[in-house]
Parts: sequence; structure tokens; C-alpha cells
Amino acid sequence: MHSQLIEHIIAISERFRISIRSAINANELGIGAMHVRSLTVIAQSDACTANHIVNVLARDKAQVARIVKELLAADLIEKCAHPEDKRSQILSVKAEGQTLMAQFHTAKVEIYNQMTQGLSGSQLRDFEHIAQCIADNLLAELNKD
Amino acid sequence: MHSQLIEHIIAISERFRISIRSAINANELGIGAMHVRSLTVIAQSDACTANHIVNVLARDKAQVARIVKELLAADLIEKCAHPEDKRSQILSVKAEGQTLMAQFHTAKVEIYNQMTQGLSGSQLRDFEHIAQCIADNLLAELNKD
DNA sequence: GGAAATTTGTTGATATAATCAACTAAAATA
DNA sequence: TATTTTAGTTGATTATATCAACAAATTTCC
Repeated sequence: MHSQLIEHIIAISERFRISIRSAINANELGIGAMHVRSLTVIAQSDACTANHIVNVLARDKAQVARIVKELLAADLIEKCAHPEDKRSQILSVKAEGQTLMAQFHTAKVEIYNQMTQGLSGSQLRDFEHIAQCIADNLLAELNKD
Repeated sequence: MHSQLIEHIIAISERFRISIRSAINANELGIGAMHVRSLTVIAQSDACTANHIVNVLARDKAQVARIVKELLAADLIEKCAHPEDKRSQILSVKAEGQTLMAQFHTAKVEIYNQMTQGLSGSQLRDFEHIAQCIADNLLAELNKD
């Protein structure tokens, strides 16, 4: 094994980040790729808390706290009291955030189409499956403490 | 297509970076994951210049200049005059750098083994091939200017 | 040969992303 | 109730990335 596998993976994620960022800059907001990822998590889960983002994206809670603060400041999300836990608050995407996400979604589909050119549906399904397997393997390792 | 493919990719590269960093911290040096990647490029190419690293890793030349400076300061690489171009200098890995790289290589093999658990050789070959294809597709897009 | 453009690398300033530690308040648990 | 754990916040710091300006060598083109 002296494969370039991991270099390819790193290259893909960097280039994706760059593509997303240029889509963002086109929309001019003080927001980065991490904000978009967090916004997506909030949109996809009902009753999303900051801690949920921490778990899903496996980021530092300090980092998430700041991203949430900035999303709130940008008026893209709102928070309301958690009915059963006064420590946490439930985050939801506001109308402005929805609009922005729709734009990002368009950009993402475009990027996704570009990056998957020349690949068949079954290749992509296999690829996604293996990628998830690798991600899970690494996560298990990190959680070993 | 509302797949998690890209999230998996991002997760893999982040977790790999974390694993490499913890392997680095174990060796205690003022050096990050990018330094390791650069060092690997220098070792793999003969007559490596800073610009070559810029091209291979697709990073900003300012970033590479600083990484090279730090690798020099850490005495891991050395530079000598390029025989045919007085602007550039040829970088090579010193003995200390070789030693360190051997240690990283061990760590990398370990991480690689962990992340590929449960996957067959042919799955990995396919995966690597598709990853390269995706990386190339994205690169072509970035270079469209 | 010489002016203009390009390439290679350096530096300063700044932005973005990630990390670590200390801390508060609420909740769970023993 | 006392202790521990969980959710979130903040400050300080580090790592990574980006942009623009610049110098020096090289190439291009007339």
C-alpha cells in the first residue's frame, strides 16, 4: 500500500470547499463553508441543538458555539427555549436562511454534477458506501480514547 | 441526488488530519499536517522546487513558501541552487527528515489499515480510482477560470 | 539586443478554521 | 442532597488559507 487514496480524498474535500466558498462569495455574506454545513444540519434535523451539530459534524463545541452565534447574528437561524432542558436551545432555520440554502443547494447540485462526470450511478453508490465505511472506521478509532 | 457523499469525504479528510496530527504531536515538533504532506512531496520527487509543491498540492505559493521556511528551520530539509534557474532552489530531505518520515510512514500505515478495515482489495482499488476521477473533475473545474 | 511579459519565490496583512482550557448553569446520578 | 455529567459560552492561542505587492531571473517577442 503506497496509494494516493488519502491525497485524493484531501484534494476532493479542499476543492469542494473552494467551490462552495466561491458560490458563497457570489452571495456576499460573512459566512464560510462551515456555516453552510451547520445550516444544513439544522435544516435536516428537527429540534436541532448546538450539541447535535457537534455530534453530527464531529467539531469542537467552541467552534460550533461561534458558528451558531454568527448564524444568529446574520439572521439566518433563530433559537427558542428547549421545552425539557433549560441548558440547551432549539435552533431552526429562518426564512432568510431557507432562501440562502436554496441557493446553496443549486450550487451544490452543480458542483456535484461536475465532480461526478463520467461516473455511473452504481459506481457512485459503491463509492458512497465505501466512503461511509472508511469514515466510520476512522471515527471508531478517534472515539477509542 | 441528495447524497451524503461529500460529507463522508470531508469527514474522512478531517479525521485523517486529526490522526496524523496526533501522530505528530507524539513526536513533538513545531510542525503540522501540511508540513508532512509537503515533506512527502519533496521526498517523492527528484529535484523538487517550491513551485512543484504548489502544483502537486494545489496550495497558495505564499503558504508553501512559509512551510518550506519552517521545514528548513527545523532542519528537516535543505536547499541548494538550481543549476539552470537562479530563481528557484532544489529542496531535498535531510537525514533528520528521513527519520521523521519513516515514523510518519509507520503512523500512516496504521491509520490506513484502520480506515480500510472490512474492505476488500478490489473495493479499495475501485474507490481510489473513482476518488482520483472526482478529484480530477473538480480540478478541471477550478482551472476553468 | 532590449523592452515587455511571465515565472519563481518572498513578505506583510488579514481571514478563516480549529483547538484547548476555564467557566456557568442545568440536569442526571448516586 | 452531594457529586458528576452535560450543554453551552468565552478567551486565548494555533493552524491553515488567502490576497496583494514586490524583487529577481527568465522567457517571449519585436
